Amino acid sequence: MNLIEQRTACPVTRVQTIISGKWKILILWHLKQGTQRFGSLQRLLPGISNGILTRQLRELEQDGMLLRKVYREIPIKVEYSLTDTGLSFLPILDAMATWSMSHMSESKQ
Amino acid sequence: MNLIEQRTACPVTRVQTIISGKWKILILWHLKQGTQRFGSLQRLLPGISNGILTRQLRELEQDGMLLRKVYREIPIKVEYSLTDTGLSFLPILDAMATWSMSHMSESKQ
DNA sequence: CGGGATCCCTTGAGATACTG
DNA sequence: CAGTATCTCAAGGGATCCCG
Repeated sequence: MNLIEQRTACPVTRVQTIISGKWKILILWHLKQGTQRFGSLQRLLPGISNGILTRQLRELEQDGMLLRKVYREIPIKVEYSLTDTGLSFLPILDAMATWSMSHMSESKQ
Repeated sequence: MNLIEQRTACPVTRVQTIISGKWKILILWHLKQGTQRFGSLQRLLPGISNGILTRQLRELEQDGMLLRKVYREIPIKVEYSLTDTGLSFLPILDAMATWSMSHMSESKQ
């Protein structure tokens, strides 16, 4: 039991692991509006390739943040939506956005 | 004006840029307790090398999250503390920790 | 349409040795 | 004590092609 937790000992580190990935936060942000299809997500993310988008979605799914629903039609349709866990993370995203806009004056260079 | 913002168009992306880095969130988390010296931070972070710690601290400083104060003594002493911007980010860290602990049941494998 | 597979290439982490 | 400089290495991003 204590061996399992050693990888993710610190709660805050666990979050960092989940959202680490160039597009993940942005993906969650866009799913805030509701269900999105693969193609629509790709259109919302400027310049992401399908391979990368697939990987980030899979990882978010494995971390329990979103749900993948496949419609076996021709052509195929796949919808992504937030799970309850993902939904409960939204306030944090909102807080991030609010915080960020209050500190736009800072610059990295 | 609009050209400047294009790099960090989305507020949430800006946050992602700032906290991207294996140790950054953890560093902020430990500075929550108050001022820390370089060595004490290194001791708080299990297995980080001095080179990495230096780089993450420098980036956080450039992003306006923390303050670096040098005491020109022998031997030298350097103290790190959160800026107002960094302090205002703490509630988000707390929210992350709380959220994380409410969803410990999810696993990545 | 929504991927999977593959390859390349950049980024960043980590180790080690050295310095004011 | 708190770095700097340099190197190596693994991970992750990105492009392209192909497929059910």
